[in-house]
Amino acid sequence: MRLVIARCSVDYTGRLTAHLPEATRLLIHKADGSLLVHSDGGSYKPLNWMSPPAIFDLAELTEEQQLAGVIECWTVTHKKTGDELRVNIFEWLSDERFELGTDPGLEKDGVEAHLQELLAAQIERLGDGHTLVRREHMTAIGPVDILARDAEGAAIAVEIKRRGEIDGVEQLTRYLELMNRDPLLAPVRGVFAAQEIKPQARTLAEDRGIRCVVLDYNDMRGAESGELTLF
Amino acid sequence: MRLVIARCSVDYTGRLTAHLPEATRLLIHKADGSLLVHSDGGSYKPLNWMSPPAIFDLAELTEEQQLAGVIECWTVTHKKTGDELRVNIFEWLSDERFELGTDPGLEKDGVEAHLQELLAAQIERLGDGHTLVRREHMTAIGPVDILARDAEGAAIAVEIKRRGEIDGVEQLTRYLELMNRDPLLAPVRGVFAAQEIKPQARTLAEDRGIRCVVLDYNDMRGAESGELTLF
DNA sequence: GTCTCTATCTCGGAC
DNA sequence: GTCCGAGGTAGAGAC
Repeated sequence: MRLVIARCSVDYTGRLTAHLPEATRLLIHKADGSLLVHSDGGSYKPLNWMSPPAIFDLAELTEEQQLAGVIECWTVTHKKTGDELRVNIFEWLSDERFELGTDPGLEKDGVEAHLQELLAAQIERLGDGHTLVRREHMTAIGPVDILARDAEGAAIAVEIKRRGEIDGVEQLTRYLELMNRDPLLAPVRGVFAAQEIKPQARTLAEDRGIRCVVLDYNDMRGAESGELTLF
Repeated sequence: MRLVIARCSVDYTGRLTAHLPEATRLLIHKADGSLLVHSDGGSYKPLNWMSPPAIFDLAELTEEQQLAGVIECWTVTHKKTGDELRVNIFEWLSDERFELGTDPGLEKDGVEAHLQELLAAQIERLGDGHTLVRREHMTAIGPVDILARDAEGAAIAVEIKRRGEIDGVEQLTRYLELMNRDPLLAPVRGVFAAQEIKPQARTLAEDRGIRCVVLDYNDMRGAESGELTLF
């Protein structure tokens, strides 16, 4: 990894064209050829960048560049798409290299998958007498998060989200449409379950006869550990 | 901006919990309090991070941490959500500070807006005799990209995307449903226009009687400059 | 402020 | 490989 602090301007041509005027920035050149251009603010997204795999090269300086005060010009080209990042360096403030080695990577824990797991184990949260048929029930257009049956044995398709928005209702609607064509399954009712359901999503869901269930993640986790201590 | 290269482990607790085992990494601490943890690979997304506004603090080392070899412990806490990033430092390799100043920011050019502009100017690409009514035609649930009329004067609602996926078809479907309730406009037909249309999106669109049109961006730009040189 | 949609999205998983 | 869905999405624009 090479870390450079320099006064520079940057131009990107690829899916779009973009330009960064001359200013002092951090340039991170990674081992895989990628380049990040960061300012001292904003969030984790760089001002501009080139994704790997990319090739780094020094360009010949044109007379025009030299007159403008450019002392070095980098081109970073994406190996597949040909997208190009061009960095004009006007002044060096720092230039260092470090060997970092490969990273063991991030270990994540608990998101939508965990909600699905918890709800499958506590399916009665959908209503008394409900039973789990299976998680990830496969249909022609993809897996339904949970297939269950109510106290009367009628099929229930459950779509689980962390945040319930319109997209999720549309997704469940497509599943329901398909599943209701299956005579072995029909009639299938829909349940939209999420930690939080946006009003617009709730309106759309209820308009389509889909029941909305708000899941309390902490409560469900508590119930889980409670179950564990009971047995 | 403070740049640190250090052997460290990182823990995040917030919307999810995540852990980075001990390894050598780049830590970027920005002026707004945000922190980025980068490895020497991957794309622009850090392994882990804290968004601004955040507060940086040094934590007291527990006996356990000291025994494990931790020589410094950072806590970076989000001011609003309370999300926390905790960095355990095991070894310093570099630690430097730089003054970068504020950045003039990125100037972008040409994406979906440009496609819309071009199609509005070349509306006959939808078919002979087509005429533009207006761009960004307002409906109760949002603006339709383009409203046009065909050779017979029937209304056409156009949804434009760079990449046509299922979401876009759903969006257009909602607009069509609404517009077709307007007796002054109905019947309204839909056109889904994109530089590239995914097979699943095409299938869904055609199933709903929505016509798909693939736009050739370069060709349209060429036509535009051609028009400019003609007059 | 809220909501909505885009993104040079990135990332992971399934097929 | 391609396609699809999730994201601590972030960021911009409209209302």
